[in-house]
Amino acid sequence: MTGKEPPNYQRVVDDLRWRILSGELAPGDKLPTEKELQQRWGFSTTIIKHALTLLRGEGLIEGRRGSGNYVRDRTQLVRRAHSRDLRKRIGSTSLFARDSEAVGKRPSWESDSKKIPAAPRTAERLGIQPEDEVMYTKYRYLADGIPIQLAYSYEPLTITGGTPVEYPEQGPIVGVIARMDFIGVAIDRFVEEITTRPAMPEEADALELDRRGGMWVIAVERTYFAGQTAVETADIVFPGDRYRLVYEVPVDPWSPPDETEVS
Amino acid sequence: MTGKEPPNYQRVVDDLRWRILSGELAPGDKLPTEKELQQRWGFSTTIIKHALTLLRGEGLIEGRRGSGNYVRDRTQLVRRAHSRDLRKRIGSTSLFARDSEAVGKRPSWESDSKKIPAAPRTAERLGIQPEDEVMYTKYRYLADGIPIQLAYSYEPLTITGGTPVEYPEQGPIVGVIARMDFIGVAIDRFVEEITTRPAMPEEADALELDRRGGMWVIAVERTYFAGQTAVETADIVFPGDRYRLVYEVPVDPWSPPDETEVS
DNA sequence: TCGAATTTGTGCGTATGTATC
DNA sequence: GGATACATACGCACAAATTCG
Repeated sequence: MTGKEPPNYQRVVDDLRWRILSGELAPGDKLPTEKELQQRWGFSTTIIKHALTLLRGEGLIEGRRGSGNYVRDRTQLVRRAHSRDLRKRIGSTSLFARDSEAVGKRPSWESDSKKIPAAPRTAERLGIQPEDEVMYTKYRYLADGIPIQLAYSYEPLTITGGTPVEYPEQGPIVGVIARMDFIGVAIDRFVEEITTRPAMPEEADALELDRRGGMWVIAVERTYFAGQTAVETADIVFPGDRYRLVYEVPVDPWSPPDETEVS
Repeated sequence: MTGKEPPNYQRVVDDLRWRILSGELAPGDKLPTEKELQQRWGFSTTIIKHALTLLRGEGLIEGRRGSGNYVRDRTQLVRRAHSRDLRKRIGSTSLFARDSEAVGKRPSWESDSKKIPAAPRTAERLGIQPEDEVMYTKYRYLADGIPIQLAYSYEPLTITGGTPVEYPEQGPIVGVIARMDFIGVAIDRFVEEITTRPAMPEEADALELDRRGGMWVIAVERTYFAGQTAVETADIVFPGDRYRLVYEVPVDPWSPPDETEVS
């Protein structure tokens, strides 16, 4: 007894997926038209359309009405979050810019700052009281003009308020670490919390993702600390399959036995 | 001029998504039947079924044939990758076990080791020659009996071959760092490279995910280093929306200006 | 235990809208 | 403008699993 055979639409999905992943169908290539697929497999429009819907959901193809279905470009940007050299960039380019250029993309970004009262969840992350004022900055990053990253940053005004670096994008210095250094706040670590989920409608719009397929994003919650004090927290959103996040973490030389392990 | 209004199936998706995320429909709750949704909205079976397919793809609901559609449990496990105290757990529990217990889940796992020649990509990650022998270990982790993590580990036999820790799961010591310590190899850092993608069919089976919805996974490539030498590399796969990965990275005190920043 | 009703899963055919070529 | 191709939408039929009397 072999297991039950898969439904027909699944067979179409598996066949096309394999042809795409194997490279037989390269990014930019046009798939056979729906009519051709119907004839080749002998299935109804329903089956073929359903299969193509699923492939869109997997991010492997995109449909262009009036034209055809095409294999999507799945080139990935790499984002590196190291401890090494993290402070070396005062007055220099951002990580986003460097990583974009590393893959031959032209980086650019938009930003907008304003003062708002902290939402409960934000206050919790920053260790402040709800309604305490924070500097809220909204970023959208683009590579070759294509939106590729969103970020929403929150900084307690108890730290930066009234200083030259109060507005992240208006002062003489770029980057959280450098700006905090400038006002005598020494950042010594950051924590990033990562998960993946379907894009919310607004995110799909901002990242110009296909709203139909339910594309997934990587969501990062980052918090910078100076000692026990949180000095900035941000929500960062990436198109899931267009990014690789790299972390390099040192392992301490030795200390008395207890418990912990990366499994 | 307001923008064009969304298609009908999208309106159904947006409505149900909102009701689920707001908590009006809680995990385990049964959605209205397809027939009820048809009558409530006045749409055809096609629209309602398509909308429910998309919600399945977003991981928000699961369909049970003969029964109904139900709101999925989206409780997340948290996996912490610190530098601090990483070596303190000699002879103790794994991170997976600790994190499982932290959310009240009973941890267990299966593993299987054998010696194989390194594939080109594996060899590259380990800095060895293709076809050099490596110890290959396949893990499946479960929380309360539910598969929740897969891992495929590779260790060069030039390092562990012939030692008491050659077979990861048979020696007296558990955990890569402790085992390497035991044979005098001092791990001083690890690198993790993260991305997200649809589950491959085999992964969906091993993790018991719904094959129909195209569920997404988080894929991590981890490599442990002792100095410049890679001593282990592993591919780790998590059900995407069931996990949060946490990284704490120290920031060096100071060094001469150059370039780098976490954007 | 059995059968009938219910509910989702798979599948067929068709029609119309809209963008592209 | 006409032909082509995908997007949205309607209605129907049957299979398969569950539920319940």
